[in-house]
Order: sequence, then structure tokens, then C-alpha cells
Amino acid sequence: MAQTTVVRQSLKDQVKSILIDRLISGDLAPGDRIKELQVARELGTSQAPVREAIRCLETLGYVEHIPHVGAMVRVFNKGEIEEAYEVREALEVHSISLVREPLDALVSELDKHLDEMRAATRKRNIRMFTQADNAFHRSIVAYCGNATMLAMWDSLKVQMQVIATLIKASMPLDEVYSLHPPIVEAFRKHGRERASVLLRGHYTMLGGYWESTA
Amino acid sequence: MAQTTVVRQSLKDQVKSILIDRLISGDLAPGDRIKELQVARELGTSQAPVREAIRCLETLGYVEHIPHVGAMVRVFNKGEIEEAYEVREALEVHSISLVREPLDALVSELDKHLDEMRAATRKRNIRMFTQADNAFHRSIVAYCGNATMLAMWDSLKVQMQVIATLIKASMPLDEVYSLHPPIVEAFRKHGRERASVLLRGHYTMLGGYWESTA
DNA sequence: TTCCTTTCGATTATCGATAATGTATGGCTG
DNA sequence: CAGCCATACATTATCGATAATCGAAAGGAA
Repeated sequence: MAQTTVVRQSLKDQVKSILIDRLISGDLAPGDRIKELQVARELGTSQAPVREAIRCLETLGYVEHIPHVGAMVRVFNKGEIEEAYEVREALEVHSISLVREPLDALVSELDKHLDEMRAATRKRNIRMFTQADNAFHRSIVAYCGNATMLAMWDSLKVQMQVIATLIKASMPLDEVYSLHPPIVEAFRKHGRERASVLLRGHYTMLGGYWESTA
Repeated sequence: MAQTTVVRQSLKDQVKSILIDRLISGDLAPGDRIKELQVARELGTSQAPVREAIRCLETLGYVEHIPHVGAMVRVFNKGEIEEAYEVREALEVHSISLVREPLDALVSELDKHLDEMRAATRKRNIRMFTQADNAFHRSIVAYCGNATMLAMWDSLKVQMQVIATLIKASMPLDEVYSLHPPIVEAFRKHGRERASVLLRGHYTMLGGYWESTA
């Protein structure tokens, strides 16, 4: 049997997942309008679940909604992207100082993601690189053991991924990669505080790559 | 004329505002169920807008929603509260280092909130104290000029306020107050970095007050 | 009694239809 | 021809009703 259980997820959640997929894949690009009835007909549901899913995305900040007009995929300008990076940095820098000993588990996970990034660089697979890059930073936040912190970080991730899908071309992967090993090294040899210092300013270095698309 | 314009806000937004007010005022306490049709009848609307408002609160993390069962005001345990404080600290510490010169405007605003806190302490008005305390910390984040950062901070504020309304009694206001002036002083005399150091650990000192309600 | 099953009441989830609203079109007027 | 108003259209916002689902109460068997 291909299907072990029946679909046990509300229509709203299914619609939401589908829309997020389209957002990340770039199928829905910033500026695109999302029409409730159109999506409803497309997915074979009524307007209500679609509407709920969209409002959910709105609360999450992925789409912009104008009353009586409709929803459109949010357009992030350069400033907003930089802001998001700044918040990421704040969360990650603080998370590092909260990571509990022993640090071995985290370090080995970071190493794993470094491998993935190198592999992606060789293949020039930007999608894969972005995923590994995200996973690298996420694991730092995850290992501090603060679920609220991680939830906040995650709420920024989709924004980042939407962007990354958009401006794939302008990132020199090897340069971006080279920013990461020193952090792991500092972790391994000097502990949390030193790694924290290195992480600070990590994102400001990335700012330049967005210039062309401002 | 008492009313200058007609009500020009969607029912969903009105319902949402009303529910948030009830949350903050403690009218809706953690654990309380929120029934869609009941609220709808009470406010004279149909189920749909209420439903949307509730789902919005769900996404914001204020209510917990179980499919086919219903929504209830989220119960925060001690751990989650500490986590939220930790995130607040991360955002605020980082924000301080981003505040642009000159610092005069921020310092005078902080002074204003200190006054409010003192006044609230004299009157033993806990609600007022909480507001001033919140305003104090919020202005630090506001002055860094990062709207995304501020939005994140705000998303934690309602949680905090719900809690504060709950466990009003256990806070010795003068002690909580005394944590704040040194921060302003450090700001005035030694600049951002010194203030940043003082703010770090600010919230861990507050941890003890929640012990009794864990 | 205790456990399992069934039934019932309450509530949410979804639907289809209608009202409200904003935007674009085209004609009228100067 | 330009500017303005009215109309038509597209879309969202809201409604009332129905279907799906869950939890508790009632009933029966071991």
C-alpha cells in the first residue's frame, strides 16, 4: 500500500504547506498576487481554508495583505533584509553563550554542515548551499536549548530562503563558505566566548552581495 | 459629534483587538477556552471573523489550538517564561550596540520611563509599573532603528503582559526598579558598550520571582 | 465492579452564496 | 483633448448552514 493512513491534516494546513513550498521554490515570487478563489479552484477546496492559510502567512510576514484588495507576496527591500540578518546575528550570538557543555556534539554537527557546504560549492548547487548554510546557523541556535529562541530564528528563515531563491546568482559560494570554518575552529579551541566574538559581524560581511538588487 | 468617522476596520481586526484586550486585562486567563460561536454571538458577528481572529492569535502564540477541539489561552510554564526573557535579552543587548549617536534622545527617554517607574512604585500600581518597565526596554530596541528587531520584541511583549497580569503580587517593585538606573548611568557616562554589559544578565535576576508559580 | 462499545451533544471545519468594497473602463462635459 | 463621474467588474469580507470530528455520558458484557 502506498498510503498507510488517510490524510489527517486540515485543509488549511495543507494549503499553507503548499503555498510555503511555492514561496520557497520561487514559484510564487515577491510581488505576485495570491487570489483566494483562484487558489481554491486550483486545489479543489472552497475559499475558506485558502483564506485562512493566507492570513496565516500574513501573520508570519510572508505576504502583504491589503483589505478588500488582496494578498501579495511580500517584497523585501535591501533594508529589510539587512534588518533580518541583524536579528539573526543577535539571536545567534546570544545563543552561543548559552550552549551547554560539552560542546562536542555541536562541533561535530557544525563540521557536518561544513562538509555539506563544501560539497555544494563543488557542484555549484546554490540551493543546496543555502540549505547547508541555514542548517549551520540553525544548529547553533538549536543547541542552546531555548525553543522560543529557535522559533524566532525559524520565523526569519523563510524570509531568507525566499530571498536566496531570488538572488541566487550573485553569491560567490567559496567566499561565503570561508566565513564559517573559523567559527568552528574558535569553538573547538577556545570555547564559546571566542566563537561568539567571531560570529559577531558575520552577517555584515554578507551585506555587499545584495547591492545589485537593491 | 461623538463619532467622526464610521468604523472602518474589518470585523476580524476588531475581534482580534477585543480578544487581546481581554488577554492583557486578565479577563481571559491562561487555560480558558475560547469558543468561536460563543464569542460570535457575544459580539454580534458570525463565526468566520472570530475564527480568523483566533487563528491569528494562534500564529502569534497567544492561544493554543487543537484541531476539532478548540482554542484555549496558552499556559506558559516557568521554562517558557525564562526562554522569552532570554530572547528579550538577546535582542536588547544587540540593539544597544546598534543605537546611533547621539545617545541624548534615548537617554532622556529612558529617564522619563524611570520617573514613571518610580511613580508607579510609590502608588504600588503594578499595572502601571509593568507598562513603564516594558516601555523602558522597548525604547532601547526602538532606538536601534531596526523595525524587524522591534517587531520581534513586540511579539514577546504580549506574552510578558499576560504573565505579569497573572502573577502581579510576587514582584517587589523597588527591587525591580533598582536594576534599571545603572543601565542609564552607564549609557550616559560610558556609552553603548558598557550599557550592553550591564543589560546582559538583567533578566536572569528576575527569574527568582516566578519560582512560586512554577 | 471494570472495561469496552455505542450514542449523543458540543464544537470545529468546510462549504456555497451574498454583501461590501476597491479598481478599471468608458462615456460625458467643459 | 483633459478631467471627472458613473457604471461594470473582480475580489475580498461576511454570513448562515451543513458536515466532520471529538469528548463525555450511557449502556452492556465479562
